[in-house]
Amino acid sequence: MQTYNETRRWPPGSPDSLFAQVVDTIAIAVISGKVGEGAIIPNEGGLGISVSRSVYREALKYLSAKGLIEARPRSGTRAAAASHWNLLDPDVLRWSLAARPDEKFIRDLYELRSFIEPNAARLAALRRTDAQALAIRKAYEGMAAVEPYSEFNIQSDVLFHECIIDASGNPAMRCLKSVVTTTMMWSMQLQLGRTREDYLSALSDHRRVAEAIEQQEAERAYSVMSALVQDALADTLNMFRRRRAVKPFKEAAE
Amino acid sequence: MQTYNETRRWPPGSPDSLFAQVVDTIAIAVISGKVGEGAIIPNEGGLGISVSRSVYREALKYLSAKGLIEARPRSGTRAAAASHWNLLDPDVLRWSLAARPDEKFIRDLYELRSFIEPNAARLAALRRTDAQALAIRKAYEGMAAVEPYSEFNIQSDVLFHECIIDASGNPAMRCLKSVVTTTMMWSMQLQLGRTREDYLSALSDHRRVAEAIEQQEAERAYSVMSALVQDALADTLNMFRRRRAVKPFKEAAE
DNA sequence: TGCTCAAAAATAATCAGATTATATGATGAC
DNA sequence: GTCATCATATAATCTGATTATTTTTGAGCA
Repeated sequence: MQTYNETRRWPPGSPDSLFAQVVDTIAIAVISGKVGEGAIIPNEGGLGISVSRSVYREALKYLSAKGLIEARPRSGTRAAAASHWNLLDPDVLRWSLAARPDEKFIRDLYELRSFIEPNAARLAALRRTDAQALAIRKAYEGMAAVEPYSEFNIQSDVLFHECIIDASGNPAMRCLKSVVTTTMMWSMQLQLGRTREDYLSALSDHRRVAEAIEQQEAERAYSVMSALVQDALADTLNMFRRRRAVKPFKEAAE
Repeated sequence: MQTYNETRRWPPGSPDSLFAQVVDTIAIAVISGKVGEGAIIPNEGGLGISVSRSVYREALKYLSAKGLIEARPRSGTRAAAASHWNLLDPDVLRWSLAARPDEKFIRDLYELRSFIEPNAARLAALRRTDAQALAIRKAYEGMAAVEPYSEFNIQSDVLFHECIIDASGNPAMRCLKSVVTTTMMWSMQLQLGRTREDYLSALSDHRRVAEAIEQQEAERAYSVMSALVQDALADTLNMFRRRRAVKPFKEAAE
């Protein structure tokens, strides 16, 4: 299963508790559209797993906290409208990409990143501490030192972007790290076939962003990061289309 | 109590169910810092209200979904680090402003708005439907037609900003509406003393944004909205400082 | 015929008492 | 001193019941 470093943080250590299973099952059912807006969530036992009411109710509360469902007496617990979903929540993001990884959604997330990350880079250049600049440089060097798309390379890439957002000094912005992380993880699954030239170009962009932040050149950090995100989107869409062309049965399996 | 139009959407209609009380109590305790990071959430009955374990556990699950707490066997359920809080969640936003409305946080939220809303306005100008343009215009006319800072005026103002984000055509961005709405509601509580000139200037900005979107002038929509958010922040910070100067006992009460 | 109000029913909310699973800290062996 | 084993505290899970709320339904009245 996808090795999300931090994302999957279920109540106890057990990543597959009954609670987690119920939450995942209902969440996917709602987000995939199998349980349409306003449709009643089947009562206990309605879905495959049979669990106690406690677990089931706690799962529903967990999901209502993320805006996926709404409970009303006499009427039942129903799937909420998509506009109520908290798409920026790490869990919802994960479920969304698992349930329906359509191109429009990927594009929307990258669009959001293109508004956030360049600004984060600019603020990081203005406000960074020396320790934060060092962390960004270390992350860059980490991804440059190893084979492209190796596990450590990807981890370092994600860390690079996270460090920049942290260095922006805006805690509210940190909550958008999940958007960056999730889209990156998802893109990485596709970009394994990217040309070496594209990779080296992207790597160079990373270096230039790190340098701009180090030297506190705010506008350069902004523009290079802007280009970096744009390129990442373009690459991902290319890979998305190529994959669709190569594996059309992926849709047919649905 | 604050009349959040949509925000407070507790499970059933009852806005003060036992569940809601427990959730609010613990959330405020965690966010205000009364229960510091890593501190154990008092077991059932530990806090004022005494409820059944079911309600208590469901409340904990609800809070864990928003990143405020983390449960670990043998160790207990503890308050999570602030970096884990999902600050963009409407509930967390509400609790944050209720627990510690410090200037830095307000500034951070406005900073985020300054990255989002101008871009949303630009996209709205590019992608809007006629119906969406009309909705934006109607919202503007609504706020222009009535007394400044009357209830309908404020509602229309909020609606204006929400419509623009909707018209951006990016569902992921819609989740940031809560940031806009919450900061606006909070600012409104302070800006009742703003000068008429400032208000008319802001109103004029709203009109220009609406016109730019109507006429599909993307860059003008961007720049005017940018100025609008900047002015709103400046006004809010002014009022914030003035209020602190006038009512220093507000801090002393803490 | 149309409206108002009250009773009923369905469902969520709440309660109380258990057992099981898990991770942590202590104990002991090597 | 390091490792494995066990005890224990706590969360996770289960069960069966009562209470509260809201929608529906229908009865009564104009």
